[in-house]
Amino acid sequence: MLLEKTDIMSKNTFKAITSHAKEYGFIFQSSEIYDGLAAVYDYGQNGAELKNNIKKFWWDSMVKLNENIVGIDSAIFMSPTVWKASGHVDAFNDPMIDNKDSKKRYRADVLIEDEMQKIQDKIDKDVKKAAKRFGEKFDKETFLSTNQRCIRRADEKEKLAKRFKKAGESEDTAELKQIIEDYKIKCPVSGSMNWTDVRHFNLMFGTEIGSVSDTSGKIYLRPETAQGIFVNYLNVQKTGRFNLPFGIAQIGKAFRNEIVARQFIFRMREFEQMEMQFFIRPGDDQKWFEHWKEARIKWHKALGIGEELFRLHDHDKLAHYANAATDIEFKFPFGFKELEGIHSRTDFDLSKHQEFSGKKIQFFDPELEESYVPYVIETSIGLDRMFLAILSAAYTEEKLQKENEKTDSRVVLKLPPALAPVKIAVLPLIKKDGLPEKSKEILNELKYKFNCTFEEKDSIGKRYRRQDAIGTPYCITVDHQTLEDNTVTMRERDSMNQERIKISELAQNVEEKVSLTELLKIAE
RNA sequence: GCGAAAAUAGCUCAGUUGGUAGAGCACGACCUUGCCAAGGUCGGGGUCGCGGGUUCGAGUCCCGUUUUUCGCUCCA
Repeated sequence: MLLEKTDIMSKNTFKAITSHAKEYGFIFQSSEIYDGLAAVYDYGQNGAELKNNIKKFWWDSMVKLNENIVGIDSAIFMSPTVWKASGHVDAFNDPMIDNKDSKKRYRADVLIEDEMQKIQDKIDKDVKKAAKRFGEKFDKETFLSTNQRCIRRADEKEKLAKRFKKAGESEDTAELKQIIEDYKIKCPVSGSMNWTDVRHFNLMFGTEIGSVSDTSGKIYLRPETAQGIFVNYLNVQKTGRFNLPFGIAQIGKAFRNEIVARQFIFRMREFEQMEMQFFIRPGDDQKWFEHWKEARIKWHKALGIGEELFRLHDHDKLAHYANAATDIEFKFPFGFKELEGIHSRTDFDLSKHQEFSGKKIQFFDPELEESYVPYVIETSIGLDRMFLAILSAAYTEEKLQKENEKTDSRVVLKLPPALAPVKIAVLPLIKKDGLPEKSKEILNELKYKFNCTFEEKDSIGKRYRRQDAIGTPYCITVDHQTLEDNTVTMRERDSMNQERIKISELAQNVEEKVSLTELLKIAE
């Protein structure tokens, strides 16, 4: 019997969570028997269930509850031009260089740009000095075209800019390195010129489609799912006959060749996103940005895993496509980190696709009686991160005190019941006297409505603990009394309380507590 | 990618100056018990991450490599 319950969340270490995830069939490392593949993970029997439940919760709250949001499922392979239009080919392909002494890594192009700025600063300094000296008689243009030192410097800068531009266009990494050496660019930290070679880190995975020998067949695995939505904007809007505002939702895999991918499933090379792009009238962006910010926070809080675990982080530095951006951050065991991003993307994406494809991507607004490229508010959540967030919040080590004064402990996943991989465990109290048979009978009724499990091995207490470890909200125990009056005991995971109820009332009783419907109502 | 540390059974770990691979838990069978884990008997499971080298002999020493963790770095 439980007399005392001590929550020891402080022991909630990352390590304990990751090993628990493996031990109980939630997450396995990819290709583990072959030494694994870095930063790639598989979802196990319980992980797949939990992940599917999270997806359903998200999908239903987007697509099912909003008349003007529909879901699609676009391909991972897309035309290579998509990534030129979106800016990924440029932005995802940085030339990097390391200083061997300070161990710092820099973008080679940034170092060179800084050097050009330094030269400009020197010129500006001379101009300022001269202006002070000559007073009102000073003419900047004349000074720049006559002062020998300034002419030399301007010349040098121009030469550097030309070389840099050429090297950048041809992606000539050797030339970039040569520029850094020629201009004696030093590491700002170590002050040394002990540089590695310049290397490109393309964050997009490439592969070939069609004939391998044909170089034009080079394509990329999508680095985000959003573009699949943008390129289908016209298709969906026209076939669905949507008026603005309306949204398109999608759940799918994306791939990024991260240089450093770590922290378990937080940053993976292959990951899954749940994105919704909401198309709106230009000028309404602030209003809808606020709307989705609030809606998304409400969704997270509906899970009841602790409001203090979430916080907002507004971006100061905006990505190339956005005019406003907020992260919903979650307090992971390793600190507050981004879980979901809400971005006001303006008409950047659709305009770019209009430009690159040559197809008119516009909406005729019957109210305004004019055509325009819609603005977009994006909500983008990392499914794997959401999974990790829920797992981290649920993982609890409890210290219990038994009647005989002995202390005891249990590990319990306090998952939101609607998301739990298994809803009901049906357990015969003992493995004889027809109790297993009776249990199977009950199981065969319940299995059409709930994901159930059956266990007859080991003592009943041990089986309860095993179910706690995977977060099963209810354990149904069949005992001798069941055979007489068709009642069972129903044990609740968190409180460990038991009550006796009729088998006939079982389904309805559990349904209320584990159904997604209730969660959706809170989130709406 | 750089630096540091680690890798031995499903899990947690022990393994002496280099000398025949161990424990607890878990797992399987049987017996026993029966509402909050760890009763008894028997049993299965490891080329000590992988590849080289030194040695008569390597889990142990050396080199390389893979994976993980931490720090840096990067991050739409």
